[in-house]
Amino acid sequence: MEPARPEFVPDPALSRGEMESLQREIAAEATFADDLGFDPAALRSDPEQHRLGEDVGDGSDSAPAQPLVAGVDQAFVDDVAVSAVVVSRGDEVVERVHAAVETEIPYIPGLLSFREGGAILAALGELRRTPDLLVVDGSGRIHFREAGLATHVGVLFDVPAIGVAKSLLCGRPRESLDGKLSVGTTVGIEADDSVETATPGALIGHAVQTRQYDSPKRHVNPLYVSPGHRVGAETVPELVLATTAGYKLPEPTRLADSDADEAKAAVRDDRA
DNA sequence: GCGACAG
DNA sequence: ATCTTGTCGC
Repeated sequence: MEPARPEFVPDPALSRGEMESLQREIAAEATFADDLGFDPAALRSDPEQHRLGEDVGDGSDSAPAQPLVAGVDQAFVDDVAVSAVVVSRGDEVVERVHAAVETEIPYIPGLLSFREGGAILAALGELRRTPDLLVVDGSGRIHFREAGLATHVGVLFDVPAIGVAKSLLCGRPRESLDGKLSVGTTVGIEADDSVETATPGALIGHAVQTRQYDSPKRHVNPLYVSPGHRVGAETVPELVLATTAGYKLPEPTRLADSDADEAKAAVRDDRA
């Protein structure tokens, strides 16, 4: 897979101000509305769900083809970033690639793309199939300039993408997230003053409870999900819940996470 | 000046 | 993200 918009390749040599203006351009090119090439319901791996769906219209009773979903995640060994991408169709993994690239800049909140982008670009460049959806670790529209990692990667390759983060970068929950939320609960995240490119109050993402404990003592924190590209904020929660299978993180992310860890160990050995 | 801040 | 043993709870 090659970038559809080479001009948006994240260059870590840019000045901070140049990185920020590139992000504003990317946000302006991003589509924060549904333009997926598939029906979100087709993500459900359970075949029962398909038969309950509406008629495909071709006279057959077959389920719609399941979309190719790619999980993208990174691991680090000193200043080397290892990016892993795992592509699946339903429960079947159809392709896995990874790449290790030296990082050029430190972690700076809001500029993650410029630190991890090189490795991600290298890994996606090895992919021979084009995913229908990219599940990226980190934020998308929930970002100071609405151009988080998921947005940057999605627009760069012009592929639908969503961002899945374990903590909130910016924005404000519309309802309290304190206490114990049950699985399936979603709470809107709206833009606050820190989101400089959005109208305050605009919906930029959601907190989604993908897992919870039964006991009243301990509780699991929600995930913070947002549109990357070609997906509306209202649709992201169902995409995340549909790809989650009993764990807090979506399955695509868990697969990529585990591959990144393996590749990291190999990189560590090569350097030792 | 102070606080907040994905991975 | 990463460094890490034990430990609490299902």
